[in-house]
Amino acid sequence: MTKIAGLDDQLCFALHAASRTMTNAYRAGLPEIGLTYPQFITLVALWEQDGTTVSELGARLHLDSGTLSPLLKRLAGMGLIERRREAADERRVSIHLTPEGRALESRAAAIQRDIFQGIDITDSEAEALLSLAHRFTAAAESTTQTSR
Amino acid sequence: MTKIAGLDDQLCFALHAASRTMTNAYRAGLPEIGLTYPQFITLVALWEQDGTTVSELGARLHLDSGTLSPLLKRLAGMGLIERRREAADERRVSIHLTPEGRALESRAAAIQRDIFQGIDITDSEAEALLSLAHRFTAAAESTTQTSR
DNA sequence: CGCAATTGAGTTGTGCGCAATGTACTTTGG
DNA sequence: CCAAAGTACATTGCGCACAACTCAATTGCG
Repeated sequence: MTKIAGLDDQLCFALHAASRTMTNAYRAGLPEIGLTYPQFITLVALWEQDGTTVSELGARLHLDSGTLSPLLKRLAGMGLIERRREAADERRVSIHLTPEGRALESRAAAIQRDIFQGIDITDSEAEALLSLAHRFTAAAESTTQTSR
Repeated sequence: MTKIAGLDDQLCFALHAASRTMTNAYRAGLPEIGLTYPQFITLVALWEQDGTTVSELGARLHLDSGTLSPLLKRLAGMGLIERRREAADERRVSIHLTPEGRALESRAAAIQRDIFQGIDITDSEAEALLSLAHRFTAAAESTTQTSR
């Protein structure tokens, strides 16, 4: 057989579509606080752990400097974070939340709650999806001989 | 509570990461046939049903003309598809596979098989993930009052 | 010590994704 | 029959994602 399965049977397509639909759902609330989805998720990482370097942040978000540098520049421009060149190793830049950036967490949490309340999915379904998505990511990443 | 859950607990982040990791996995094989992942998935839709209009294709892929127009232009430039202005309604453009585009299906199928063989995930896990991803997409889409 | 290799961040170029807008064509209502 | 409304596609602008590259700082090895 040399045929390819139809669109709906493609796992890759389903993941792609789910991800974009989700980004779309966030687009309903995040603009209120002036954020895009990737900016939001970057702040989530910082709310969890502040003061990390760009590359450390990139490792957690699975993003490289080519994506993060301009994104962080925009967040700094909004006054939500600060970029500090480190004294010990001047190649490194550490990222620090400003008071404004820290203050955004509660508003973002409220927006996120609203978004998920609107989605008709059970807790157990969400949990299963979360753990399977992690499984898939881990499995797919281990095959790709990541060079970074 | 005004805090936001950690990165690993974010369903949204897990979906985002899974989708990008998967795109990355395809990046290992698709360049052989000169395609990006969205171009590949567009061809999958055409292999499934040829001769549709741009908007019909967009509905199936959940993409709008702003994304599809340049993408289709690139595919046409590679000689894989043809764009025909319809006689009956000249606003419409129908998309048709060329023999070269049709011939690509078997090669693409082989590449896809290789990619999935490298991913250590069971059939039942893949099926569960597929169906949950569909569930999520449907649930999240129904809340967003989509105007298109 | 001195210089080559490595590392951390940034820049550039290409393509995707989407909102907003533009343009040509078709349908509808008077 | 013609003007207004609606439709199908294209274009523009912005941000994300990633590869490839540059540059400066640091590390390591002779």
